[in-house]
Amino acid sequence: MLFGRILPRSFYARSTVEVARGLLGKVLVHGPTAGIIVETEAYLGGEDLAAHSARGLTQRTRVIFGPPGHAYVYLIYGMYECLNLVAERDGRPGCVLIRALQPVSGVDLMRARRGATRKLEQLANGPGKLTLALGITRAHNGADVTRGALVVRQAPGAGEIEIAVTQRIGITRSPELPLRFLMAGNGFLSARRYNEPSLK
DNA sequence: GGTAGGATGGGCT
DNA sequence: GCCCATCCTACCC
Repeated sequence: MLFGRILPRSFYARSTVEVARGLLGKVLVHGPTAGIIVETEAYLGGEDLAAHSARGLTQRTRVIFGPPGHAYVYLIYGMYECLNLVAERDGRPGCVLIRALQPVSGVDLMRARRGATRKLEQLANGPGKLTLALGITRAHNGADVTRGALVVRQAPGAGEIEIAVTQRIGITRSPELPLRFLMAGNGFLSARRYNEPSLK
């Protein structure tokens, strides 16, 4: 399955919120595995204290300040890896955390990577789960997602999507910001408890 | 249905 | 030394 065209760099060279909303319904592809992006979170520059970039440019956050359309992958809690896609123009911080996927290709491989037998809904319904399922690691940090093995593609029959907005999950700083975006009613979301649409 | 606790290591004060 | 943008299991309704 090839899906649609690869999203060009101009897609990412916009405000982080625009990119976070725009990624919903697109297809994240890594080799033979792929899933529809159903949940994202925006991490901004400036007043967003939850963003890794809020502490400034360091070795770790270098990619977030770089050109758009690249992957920022980091280790969380010593065990899991999270995938972000860099937004904003070169020199400005901003990235989008991919939080959940609806598996559409390479499901058997995804199951094998995830270990125990699991329902399709639980294969990639969390930021640490989807990197495991798709085989994405810190080795992809800085990778260009407009070419190569890890890319985001347009979905073939993409129509209008109903987007719900909530607060972000698992953060302690700037928790009030409405920066989590999800496909309303989708069955592959993380943290089901928080999925009541509060805004749009 | 729900939640409490632990695993585990890198980044930054 | 403390803090995490998490996940799973065990255990309790």
